[in-house]
Amino acid sequence: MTNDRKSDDDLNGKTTSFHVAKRAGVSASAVSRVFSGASASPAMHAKVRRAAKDLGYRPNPLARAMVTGKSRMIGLVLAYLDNQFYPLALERLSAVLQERGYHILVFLASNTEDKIATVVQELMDYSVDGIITASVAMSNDLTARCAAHGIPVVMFNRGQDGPGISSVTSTNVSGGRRVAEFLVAGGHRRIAHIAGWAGSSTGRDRQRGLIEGLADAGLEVTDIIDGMYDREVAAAAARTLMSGTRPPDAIFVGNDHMAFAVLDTLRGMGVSVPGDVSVIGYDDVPLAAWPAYDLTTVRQPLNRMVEATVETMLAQIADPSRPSQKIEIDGPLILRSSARTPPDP
Amino acid sequence: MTNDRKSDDDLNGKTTSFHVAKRAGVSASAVSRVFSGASASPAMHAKVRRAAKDLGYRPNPLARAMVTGKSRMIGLVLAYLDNQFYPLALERLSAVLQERGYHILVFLASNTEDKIATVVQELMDYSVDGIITASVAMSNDLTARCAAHGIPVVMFNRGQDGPGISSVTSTNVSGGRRVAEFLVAGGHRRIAHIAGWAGSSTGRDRQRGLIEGLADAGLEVTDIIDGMYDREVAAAAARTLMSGTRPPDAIFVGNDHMAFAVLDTLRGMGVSVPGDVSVIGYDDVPLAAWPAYDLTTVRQPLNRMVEATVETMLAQIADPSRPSQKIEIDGPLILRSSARTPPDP
DNA sequence: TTCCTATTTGCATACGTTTGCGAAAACGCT
DNA sequence: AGCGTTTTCGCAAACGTATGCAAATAGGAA
Repeated sequence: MTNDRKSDDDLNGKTTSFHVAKRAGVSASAVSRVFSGASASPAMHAKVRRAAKDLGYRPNPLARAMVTGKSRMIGLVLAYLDNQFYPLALERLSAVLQERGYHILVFLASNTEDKIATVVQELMDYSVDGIITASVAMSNDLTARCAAHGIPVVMFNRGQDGPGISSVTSTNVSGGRRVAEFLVAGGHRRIAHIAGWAGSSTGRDRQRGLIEGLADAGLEVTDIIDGMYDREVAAAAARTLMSGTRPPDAIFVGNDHMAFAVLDTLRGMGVSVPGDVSVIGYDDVPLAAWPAYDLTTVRQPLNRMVEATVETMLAQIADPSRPSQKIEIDGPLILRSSARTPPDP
Repeated sequence: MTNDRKSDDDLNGKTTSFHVAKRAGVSASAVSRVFSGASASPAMHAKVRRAAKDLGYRPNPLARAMVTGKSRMIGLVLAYLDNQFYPLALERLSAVLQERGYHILVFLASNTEDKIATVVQELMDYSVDGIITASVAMSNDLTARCAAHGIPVVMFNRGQDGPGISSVTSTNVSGGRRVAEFLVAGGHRRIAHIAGWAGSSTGRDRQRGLIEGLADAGLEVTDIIDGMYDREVAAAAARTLMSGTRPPDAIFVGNDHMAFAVLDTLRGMGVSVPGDVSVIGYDDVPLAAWPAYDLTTVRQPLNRMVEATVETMLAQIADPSRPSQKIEIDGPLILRSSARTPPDP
């Protein structure tokens, strides 16, 4: 046995397929074939794997990417991470992609058109096999460019009107409806909305659902303020709402992250929740379940959303001619103590 | 002008240096030199840049990496993201590295030795230029392997005893001391500690600082329980502490993430904070400043830590012979309402 | 002008794989 | 044993860039 010695000639740690080829007494193509899963005789397999193990050989993914055009990297672009929902999404995405043999090239980009364009361009430079965007909008020009390069894009937690781009969201409009019905059933009559950013499909859909749901009950939203998915903006909105002449008896907030700010603000003003006003959020991030907030909220089924995202991504990579699809996943309303509950029927 | 037409011959979007070379009437080496910053005449620069712009050419980083050995990618391995500190760190790291022209390949890996080894190996396969680990420990064998491949490693928010590996942390032991002094000055006498995971240098250092600081005042920690950086474990620890025969009048918690759980638990038990017991955390994540918690805590200066991390990383990439360094950055104690404040002198 | 030096540029090769093609070998069948 | 068919495997050419080397050109001093 000589394989306890580090190797015969591995200067500076780089072992190529040629080294293992020479050692196994075969050609470099042979070792390529056994490592890329192409056909090779059992004997060949044995020889090559043996030599490779002895030398500590691992194929170079970059070189592989050069010739195959597939890098096994997925570009992930995120707008922000202060909303707990996104770190968790990243965590899940990473886990799922990793077990499928993909790696993540991550970019944070503020949600402006040119920033996004720059970032996407850089991702294409690295010839990623696909791009997942979380909560960022893409211009049609940009999606077209990706399509031209044959790079599939799927948007996570954001929809897009144009065709040719896949998206995975929760059922935001029916979620909004559900909130409306729940609040109405709870006896609320003056229902206000601190909306998610109007530039986001998610925000618009939730708002639409709320409006439609209230309309079905013959009600109208008393106030709508765009909270921009921002803590400070949402807090200011809450103050504005509560200092009006006829404050609301319920506030539906566009996501949990803003809802926490609203709760903090209301408590600071001495208004009782849910005594004076009920508060409902959207997402059901872990923080919503912590006793300090105990927020009633619509759950976005993160795991299933992530799995759907990865599934469509990989399907589209495998078959580029596959049409894009918009997937919506349903999530329940989670009852906690921040909103008055309807009496049992 | 013909450059409004997409190009003469760019089938499927891939434009190589040959294409722009041909159009500019020069050699491919020339366009390489222009784009890699090597010397070239002004005339050459003009011709090449013009042709490149017309064709929408961008150099292929993977091909470039193949020959130069530098991929301009940094591997980032994280243990978890539920502690708000790490998403923020990721956000800053991404921003700083991006503006230096680096891209990050991110891995989430539970903090077990073999997981980490796998992940690091995969990073080396992609020939990243360096690896940043946040809150994960690396075996000496592993760091040795990185060194053998000439890949610098810097640990973020975690130290390592062995030589040859850089780390950036805050001044954890003096942070622990500061907490001790503050609590003692505030008249606390029975001080307990829910420690960070004993397997982490950060946790051990903070604990040591606390113990030393109390010793200087002639006191001893009444209880030490390892909170494992976990919410549930910390909550259980808090319950245990408070249901003893002589409960503490102050608890120093190993990080904010656990401190929130402790606060939730104490409130649930009806104990008054800071009336009955003071609580102090570590990190000063944004959540600590939210009214729902308003936690007194030691700030870890995230921005400066990130900058130091990137600085050492890039320095080590530029000069591989550079010795590793352990950097500690000081952070203040942030006074809020979760701990009794000493009377003004 | 002439000679020497400094700069510019093209040619060829290298980086570590994959893959089409053809030769050789193995196999199945009569 | 002989023939046709399949499988195995090596050779060589890609993939898109960087770079040492040599040829060509430009620039300067006498």
